[in-house]
Amino acid sequence: MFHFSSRSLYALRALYELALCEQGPPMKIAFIAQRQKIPTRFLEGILAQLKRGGIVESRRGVEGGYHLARRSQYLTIGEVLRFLEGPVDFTNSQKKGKKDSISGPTDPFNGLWQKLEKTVETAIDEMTFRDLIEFNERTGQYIPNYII
Amino acid sequence: MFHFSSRSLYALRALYELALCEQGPPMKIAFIAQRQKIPTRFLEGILAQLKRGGIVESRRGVEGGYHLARRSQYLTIGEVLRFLEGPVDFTNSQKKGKKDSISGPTDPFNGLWQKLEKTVETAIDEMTFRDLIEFNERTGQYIPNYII
DNA sequence: ACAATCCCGACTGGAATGATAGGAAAGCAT
DNA sequence: ATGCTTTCCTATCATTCCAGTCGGGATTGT
Repeated sequence: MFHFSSRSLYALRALYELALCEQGPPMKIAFIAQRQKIPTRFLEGILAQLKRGGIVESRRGVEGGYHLARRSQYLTIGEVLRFLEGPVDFTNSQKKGKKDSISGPTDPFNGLWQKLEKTVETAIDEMTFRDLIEFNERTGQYIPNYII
Repeated sequence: MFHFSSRSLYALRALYELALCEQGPPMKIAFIAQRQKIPTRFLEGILAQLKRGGIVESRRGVEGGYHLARRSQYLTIGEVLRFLEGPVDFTNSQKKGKKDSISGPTDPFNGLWQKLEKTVETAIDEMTFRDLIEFNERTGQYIPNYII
């Protein structure tokens, strides 16, 4: 229940990688893909999408690559997830057709869904990539191991 | 993001309907389907599944129908959702193949996922169908309109 | 010119989803 | 027993989504 798509999970990890080296030169797709074990061509498409969403920027050519469009303390997990997966919504409203969803205003579960939505949104919106890096540095759960 | 399947939403609403009349005679599929605007044959399958999960019981024949297997104050939303949609899990572990999921123990997002999982689980596990009925009676958001 | 790198759109195989259909089995009345 | 009602089981189907691949085009620095 509640699974994210691989696409979103890959995107978050790629952005984390970019955040780790945000003051360095642009980072190449192939490099990110190798470090995070993401299929290269798949990651290409994901990063292109993130670029269209204004989350990353890129340069082409021999010294090209990707970098964050903003600094990591201003980029939240929630913003990325919302961009990739649409708004938080536990009911079944379809993405395209704005027709009536299964649950309407008289749905007895509306209160519960709204409470859940708010809880989750708060959690993912107050967590920035910088927070994540700091947290993992402190707990040592994730070792960057960068030799540059 | 986080949509439930129609199946689960239908199931919850059907159970809500059963809970509203839990002291009455068994309720027929066709009746529930009509009240909650659920395709009848689809609801058949859903209720059969809920029966196999020990959530409802049934009787066949002319006075047959469904009723809750337990009283509504002992049936939580969480139990139903977990039965239909599997355990709460924000990472991408596949249901069948227990192979390695995309995120491992060194995933920098593990802490966030675990926090979210716990929050959501708590919310859906402490809400029973009786709670729902009482809440909706108080706020008047949902009018049963039963004429029996 | 050339090589590195990002960029774009099409495509595919598999799985999940949202149903629908035929008929079997069970319960009850007569 | 017969027949009616209702649940129960299995199969099928169309559509959509998902993960991943592919070929080739556009940019950039040297």
